[in-house]
Amino acid sequence: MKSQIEKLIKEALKNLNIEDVNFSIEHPEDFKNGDYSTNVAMVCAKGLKTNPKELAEKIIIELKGLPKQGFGGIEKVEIAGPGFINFYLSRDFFTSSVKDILEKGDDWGRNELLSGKKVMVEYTQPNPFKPFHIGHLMSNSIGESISRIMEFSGAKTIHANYQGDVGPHVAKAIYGLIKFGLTDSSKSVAEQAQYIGECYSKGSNLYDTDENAKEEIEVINKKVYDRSDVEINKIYDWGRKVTLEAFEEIYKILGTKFEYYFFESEMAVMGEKIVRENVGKVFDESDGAIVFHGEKYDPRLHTRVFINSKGLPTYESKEIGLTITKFEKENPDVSIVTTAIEQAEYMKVVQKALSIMHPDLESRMQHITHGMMRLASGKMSSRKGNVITGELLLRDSMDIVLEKVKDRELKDEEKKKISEVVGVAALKYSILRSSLGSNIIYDFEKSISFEGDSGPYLQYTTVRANSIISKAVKFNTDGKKEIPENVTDLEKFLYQFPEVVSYAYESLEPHHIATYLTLLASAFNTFYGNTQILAEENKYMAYHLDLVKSFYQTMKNGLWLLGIEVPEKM
RNA sequence: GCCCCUGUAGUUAAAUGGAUAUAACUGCGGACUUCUAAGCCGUUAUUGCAGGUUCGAUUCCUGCCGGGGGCACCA
Repeated sequence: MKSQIEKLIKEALKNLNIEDVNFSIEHPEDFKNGDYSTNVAMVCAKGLKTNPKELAEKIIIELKGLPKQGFGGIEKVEIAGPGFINFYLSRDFFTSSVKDILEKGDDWGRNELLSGKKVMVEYTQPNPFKPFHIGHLMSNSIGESISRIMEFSGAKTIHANYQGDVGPHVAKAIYGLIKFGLTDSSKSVAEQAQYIGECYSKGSNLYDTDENAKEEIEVINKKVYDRSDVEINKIYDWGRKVTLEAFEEIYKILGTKFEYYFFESEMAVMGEKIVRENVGKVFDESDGAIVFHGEKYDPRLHTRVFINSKGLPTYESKEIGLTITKFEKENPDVSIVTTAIEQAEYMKVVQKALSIMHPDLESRMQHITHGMMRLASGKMSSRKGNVITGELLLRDSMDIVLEKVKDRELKDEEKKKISEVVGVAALKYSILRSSLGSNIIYDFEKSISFEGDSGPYLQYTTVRANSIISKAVKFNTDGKKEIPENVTDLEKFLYQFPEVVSYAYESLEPHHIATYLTLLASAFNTFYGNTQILAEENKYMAYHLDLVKSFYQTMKNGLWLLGIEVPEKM
């Protein structure tokens, strides 16, 4: 409909001998101002030195004179405010859009913007031997949603995770494990992983405060790299396995599946090789290290070390190895990395170095950054041990849900499933409801909500709709097939879904989906509140049921884009 | 010091250069007791400050102020 209106306006402008201009067509916030609105008259009036309202009149006359294709769905056109032209859609348009939603089903809202393209999205990036904290939860929720939005836009998506299984953090954890003892292997994977995280934190503190510990940790670090010590290898292999298994349990609850797991230990070799081959061309030697002088290419960039003076590759080199590996293995059209903003400046430098070596990759690397989760008391740091782990947060969230359903007549198994699905939704929504730029000051009470503007609100509303649909089979809709004259706000939001999806893709901002679904759910609840759908006297029952079904479908598709599941009951 | 992000009701957020800045939470009040009350209805703004561009600025530009991040061998 939007493109039809656009086409009509362009034709009208042509007939009036007005040059093509950049005008917009949007949905007015208030439905009183129509379903679509354009600023074309105001934009043109400037150049023509005429009154925008008079120009709008002329455009409308021209629009009405044009061949009708497109005008089928438009009931009336009006001029309002400073010169907006507002389009009001007809009852028929909304009725047929409901039908359209039901026909498209799970494909409703899809677009072809990335048709035939392959996209790799890297996200989550927790490190073995360190806790999975809420920052990882944030990266996971955002990365998962972005990959689903791209998939819904026609792309083949590949999910990748990158995990730091070597480096000083590993040595610190192993030092802690040696000093404070290993944990009981009869405990759950999650408990063992938590213990390893605690040892990391203690080891890290000792590294900063105790010279002897520092020396020992550096020795361990070297041994981890060259695998020269049998005892350390044993602890390393066990710790790596346990922490990775614990991550896997979390991914399962979160609903994420990765096709690729990249590890720093594997990327270091190739990265180092590439860097060394390009010394003198791209990289320079400086104080015994190999560096890249970013500022030579862009004043906003800076110098970073790629191979340190001990000859070991830094994270920067590993990132080069990783990126090249991704393109060698899958050759994606776009390679996206999702991380917190603290990596933004660093990534620009690395991507610049890569672009010089591979100019063709420059436009295919994309870094999406999000704000950081912070505690009211300051920055979280797993080194300091003041982290909130992913498990803890998930468990707290699920416990709240369990408490809410405890008196329901449901099996324990069902209650557990609901608490998982709803608990995760509450968390994910709290992350995905706002734009990616700003930080989230974490406060469980304030951050995780189960009422109004929340994940559970969206789920609850969807479940309500589903409940009507399943009860409807007992009703006969013969003689109840009239179409109501009035159009509800619900219908006025429903048909907009595909536009919201493509906008979310273009801006790479999942919160547009979240905001839209909340508006939609609210419109449904209003409708639900003042309409008794399953009532013998409801002569609109058939249409109302289609409307409920199309709402359910839209919510299901939209929540999928956020990585949120819809429970059967709640 | 330089660079990047950010600043909106008491709080947490939304707003593709547009119309009366939109919600939720909290507080107070209300309806139904019939399809799930995690619901519905009602009730609060100097968009950090000062300029500029524009018919029109929360949005774009400049400067200042506050918060966060980055700036050589951590990741």
